[in-house]
Amino acid sequence: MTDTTDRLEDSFGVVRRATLADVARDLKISPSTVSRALDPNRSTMVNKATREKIIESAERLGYRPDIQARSLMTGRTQTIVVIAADLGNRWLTPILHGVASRVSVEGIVPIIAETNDDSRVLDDLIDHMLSRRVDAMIVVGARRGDGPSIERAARMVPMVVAARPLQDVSVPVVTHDDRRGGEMIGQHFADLGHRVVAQLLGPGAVLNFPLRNEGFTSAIESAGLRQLPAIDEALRPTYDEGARLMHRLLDVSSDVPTAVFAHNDPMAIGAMSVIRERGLRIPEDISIAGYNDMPLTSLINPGLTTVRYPGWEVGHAAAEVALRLFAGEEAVESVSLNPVLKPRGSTAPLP
Amino acid sequence: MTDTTDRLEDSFGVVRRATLADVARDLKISPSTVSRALDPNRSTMVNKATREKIIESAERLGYRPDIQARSLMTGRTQTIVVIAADLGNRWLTPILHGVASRVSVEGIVPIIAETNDDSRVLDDLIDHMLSRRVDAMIVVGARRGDGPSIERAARMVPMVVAARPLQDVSVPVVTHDDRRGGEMIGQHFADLGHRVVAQLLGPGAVLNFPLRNEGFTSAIESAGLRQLPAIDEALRPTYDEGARLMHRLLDVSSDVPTAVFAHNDPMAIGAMSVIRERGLRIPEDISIAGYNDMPLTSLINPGLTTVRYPGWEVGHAAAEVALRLFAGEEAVESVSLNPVLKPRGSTAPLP
DNA sequence: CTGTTAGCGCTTTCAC
DNA sequence: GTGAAAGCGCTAACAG
Repeated sequence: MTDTTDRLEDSFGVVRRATLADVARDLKISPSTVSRALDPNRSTMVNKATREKIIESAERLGYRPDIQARSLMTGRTQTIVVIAADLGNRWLTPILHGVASRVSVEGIVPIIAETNDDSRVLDDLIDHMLSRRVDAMIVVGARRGDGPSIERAARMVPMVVAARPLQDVSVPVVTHDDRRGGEMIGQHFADLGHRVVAQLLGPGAVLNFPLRNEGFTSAIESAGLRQLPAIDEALRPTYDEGARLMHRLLDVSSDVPTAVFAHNDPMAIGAMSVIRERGLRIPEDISIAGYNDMPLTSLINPGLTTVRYPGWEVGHAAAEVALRLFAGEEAVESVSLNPVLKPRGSTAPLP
Repeated sequence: MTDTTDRLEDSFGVVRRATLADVARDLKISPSTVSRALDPNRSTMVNKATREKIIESAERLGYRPDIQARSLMTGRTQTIVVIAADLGNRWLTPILHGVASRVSVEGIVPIIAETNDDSRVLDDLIDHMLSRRVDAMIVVGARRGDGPSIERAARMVPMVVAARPLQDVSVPVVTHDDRRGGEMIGQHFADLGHRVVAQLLGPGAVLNFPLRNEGFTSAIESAGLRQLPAIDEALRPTYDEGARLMHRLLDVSSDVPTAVFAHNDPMAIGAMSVIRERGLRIPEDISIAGYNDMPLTSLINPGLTTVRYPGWEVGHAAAEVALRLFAGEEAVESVSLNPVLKPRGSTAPLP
């Protein structure tokens, strides 16, 4: 932004934005020519000399194209919306960055909205974004039961479900394989020689968690270990809820498990603090594993065994899928990325 | 969203969105009447019976107003952009929620953009948002030197600087009093009887940190304590940098301070881990204080003494200021909110 | 209370 | 190569 512009000021010093017509008038040529000269795709259609005059004039007047007006004509708004559940969740950041890195090269801006994990808010948001004529929507905060709303919207605008999976839905889903991740933790416990294990379940309405449960349980069963029944599930996948469930687990069971799988990292960290409070040691008395591989997990002591969640890649892939749909591709396929086990100090062999 | 709509499908089953004209044609009335009936502010101007017919038809056809087209006429886009430095910073979340809670009642959607703490990115972003004709911008990620860009943009659209202060700038600034917060920590150390103190400085280009430094230093001086000179400042206000500076402090100084003020909470937590690594105890050997009162700080052991940063309130107030400017109010004033000291276990009297 | 006309700022035929 | 005219979907001003 230079400041050597002839601004179109009104009597109050407030600036009226220069339009195409202003530039055209300045040069006594037609708006169409200005439009062509300033569009990278069509600028070759106009004489080099006039094009240069136009660029000079546009700069001098501080002309900025009006994206809104353009989109009225072209039908594209250069906007993609990402609908998340909770902006405070750090899990979201890499996903957002992945989306942004893919769409920004197309001159598209991701706009971010938040549902607070409320399906009605999701409905309202979808409605609103339909009104804004966004080019596509990526739902990273879907809950069980949100399928129909999303499918309905998909008839008007490209929709992608990402990060949190949804089953039996006709729109493309970009996730990672939570089932396989759960299996990996179960297998890891078995490899370490544990015999009695337990889970701290995340909320069932967020489908990642039931899948982790399934995978874990199947690995445990096929290895012949014993799993203590889950008493309750977390209301939200947070530190506090992890602590609450861990308390209950230690209160209720007559057996104490030697290895515990918490469905995500914050829950695991909450559980760790409870384990210590109760005078037990990690990993000597209880091994514990989380899920996601958040930045924190390598810093705490001992380091938390977890599964890396490829957030950036999920975001990037979801954006790619959204762009393909917008470009009119028909059968765009779902994507499932692979989990990677990150063994650290919080899990150890049974002595 | 109901699904009992007569959709306007083309031969491929793709849905064309219904427009005002479609509804008008359906009812054989004029588009203006439809427009009026559907606008809450003007719906009283139209006959109750026709209004009801219009609403019914609009619903049946699945009509959604086109916000873009409307804004071309009204000049307002119902959009406010929040420009942040780093979406991964949890400090941001309450600020964003504060903004959203204020603007959403006006039907305005906040768009969130990220600069990665790069002033050139800020420039580009401002430029782009000017093209989108957003109603106002709130810059929460400003760095020293960003003033001129922001002031230039302020001639075209309401601009507010929030959270991170900027000095000598002609746009309203909504912050909290970092100077006073620094003073509080200094005073707290003095009250506890410490004699030799030190700081871990945050990056100087983010003006909150120099202000915290000023406040702290002035309190230390007027209480007659000795402050060890700072060797270096953090490149970014993070855990890692806090750890690095703490290492250097313990390496370089022949004196060991008995109380350390880290310029934010992540830096303080990084420093704590280093202090322990070196075999020193908190708070018996070294007291430590942070800044911001992030969710984590009450969970670690011992709890971190810190200053509460009123993020939600700052966001809310910044949005209020932005809306006032947009409404045409002239001299909207800057706002400065008060810090609150949160003493916890990480600081203690000198034995 | 309702319809007609005009136009927001841009792109897109279609002539020349 | 360039210009004139039309129109995207909506609201605003003015008649009636």
